[in-house]
Amino acid sequence: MRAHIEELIHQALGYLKRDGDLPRDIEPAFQIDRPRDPSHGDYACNVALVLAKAAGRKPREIAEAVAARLPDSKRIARVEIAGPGFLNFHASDHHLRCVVREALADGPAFGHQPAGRRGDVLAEFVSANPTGPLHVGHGRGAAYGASVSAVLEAAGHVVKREYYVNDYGRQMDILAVSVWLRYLELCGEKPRFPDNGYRGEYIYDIARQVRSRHGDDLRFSGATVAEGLPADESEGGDKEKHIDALVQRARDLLGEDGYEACFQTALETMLDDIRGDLEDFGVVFDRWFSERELERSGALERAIAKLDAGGWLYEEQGAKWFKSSELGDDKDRVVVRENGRTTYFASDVAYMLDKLERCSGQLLYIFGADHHGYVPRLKAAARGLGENPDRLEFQLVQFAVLYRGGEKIQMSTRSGEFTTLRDLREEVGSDAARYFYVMRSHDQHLDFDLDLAKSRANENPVYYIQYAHARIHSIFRQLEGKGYKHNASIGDAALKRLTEPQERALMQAIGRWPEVIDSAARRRAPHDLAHALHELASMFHTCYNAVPVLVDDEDLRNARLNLARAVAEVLAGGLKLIGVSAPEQM
RNA sequence: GCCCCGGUAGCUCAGCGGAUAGAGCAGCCGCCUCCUAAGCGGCAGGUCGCAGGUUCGACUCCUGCCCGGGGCACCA
Repeated sequence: MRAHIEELIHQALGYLKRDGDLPRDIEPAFQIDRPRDPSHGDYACNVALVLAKAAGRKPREIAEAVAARLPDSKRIARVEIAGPGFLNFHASDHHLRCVVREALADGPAFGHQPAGRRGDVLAEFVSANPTGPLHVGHGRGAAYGASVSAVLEAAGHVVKREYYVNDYGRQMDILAVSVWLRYLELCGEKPRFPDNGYRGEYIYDIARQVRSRHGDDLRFSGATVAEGLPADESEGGDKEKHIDALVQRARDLLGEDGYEACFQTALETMLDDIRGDLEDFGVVFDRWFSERELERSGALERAIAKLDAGGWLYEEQGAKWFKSSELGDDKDRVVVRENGRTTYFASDVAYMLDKLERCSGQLLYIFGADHHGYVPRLKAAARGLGENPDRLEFQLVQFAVLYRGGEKIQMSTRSGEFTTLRDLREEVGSDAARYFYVMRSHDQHLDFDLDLAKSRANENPVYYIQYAHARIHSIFRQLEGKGYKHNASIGDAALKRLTEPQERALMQAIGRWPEVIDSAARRRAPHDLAHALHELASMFHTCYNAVPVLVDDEDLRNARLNLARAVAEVLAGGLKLIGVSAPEQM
């Protein structure tokens, strides 16, 4: 509809230019808005206001000239000039009926664009280190990433979703050692646990697995493990030096196979846990991309070589540095450390190169807000690889803070006292969690009210929307009980009978839906969907209370059933995009 | 100090440069012999942090300041 109006205006402008009523060389960047006030029509255009200066005429005068030359359209009932010179378009009843027909015909795909109409997008999100279960912060990234991917797809993009698995770095070694030490405890040893180790209860679970597979084969005395290690932080030393030495000690004592046993068990257990957790959350990936694989496949080396070939690397103090400061970053970054190991940043560059080669369109990075410092260095890396940095897009997801009983729930990863995503899902349910995570703009801090999310009352927006959907299905169940059958063609022929203001409001809201999807995709803003769905649900509840559907008049009844069905399609389709179920009964 | 996000109703937040700034919750008043009251209707509630600037027009864009949250590493 919006495109249709745009076309009408362009035609009118063409006539005016041809007749010399407007300068020929102007191409006004006008907008077509949805006015808030219904008396301002369904669409409003500011073309006259934009044109006023260039044309040297009053806005209202131009508005009248444009209005006079607008071609007739079956979808437009009338055009008015209002305020300082807005053109207000009122959609015709014919248009409203078309909208209902389209929603019924397209079902859950109503408002979607054909796949491939817009460019490819490779979205990377969550990508949490597999060193522990996902916590509620990851949950927001997961919910946002999944929802924004779905809405991009609906808007015609071809989207690939990836999870980057950091299975190569130092943190994984620390995890492996933490598991080993807990394993030793299970064997009856009393090794000292490092300040920097992972302390969560889940480490014992993994250690038990190691023990059941390997018995006492990996057992060493606590004294042997600790012998000659540099002091830990709480002993007055450096926790980093301590843990690195401890990792080395583990490798020496266990040998490659023994160490791998701890490492692999930890990695696989954590990945299975994360994968299952996300699946239960309705978040699925096309690919789990392993950092280790970058090393094995030579991609890491190739990326470094490419930066080098571009003249962007230099050596200093035994390390290889990337001249990112010359490419927009605050400072240079190390890619190969003095000890010969590559940095995480090097892996990031290699992964980026791989993605750029696999995807012709945008690379969408969805990061936690704490990673905002990555943006300039990754853009610098893209430049260093000879790629256009505009192909990288970053969306930063701000933190979520949980509240229970009005109290903030404190979290600390180190101590292992954090709320996991799984805990959250079990407490409030996946639907509420998905909805609450995306109901606010992702670049806003989120206060997540657990009590509200759990509430099964009208104050909970999730249930409010789901209830609207369930109510519609309830009507159809009642229909049969009354001995009626829904006849969609009778309803279609009788759509003219839908004249109640609440019915018209519903039709208008359905008509807006394709624009909501389009705008939400452009703005990377799935919260727009949450708002639009809430609004549609509200309109339905209003209509439901004011206008009975199951009336004796067959034409009217079927027309109302068609409308109700159309509303249900939009609700179900929209909820699906944000990963919330649309129950038929509650 | 530098960087990121924010400051809109009592609370949590919408608001793509446009018309009289919206919603939910909380508060108050009403509505179930009627398709689910997990609902609906109504009332009340605002110096859009402050000061400049750009614009025909600023909650929206720019600058400065104030206040809150977060981030700074040869950690990940």
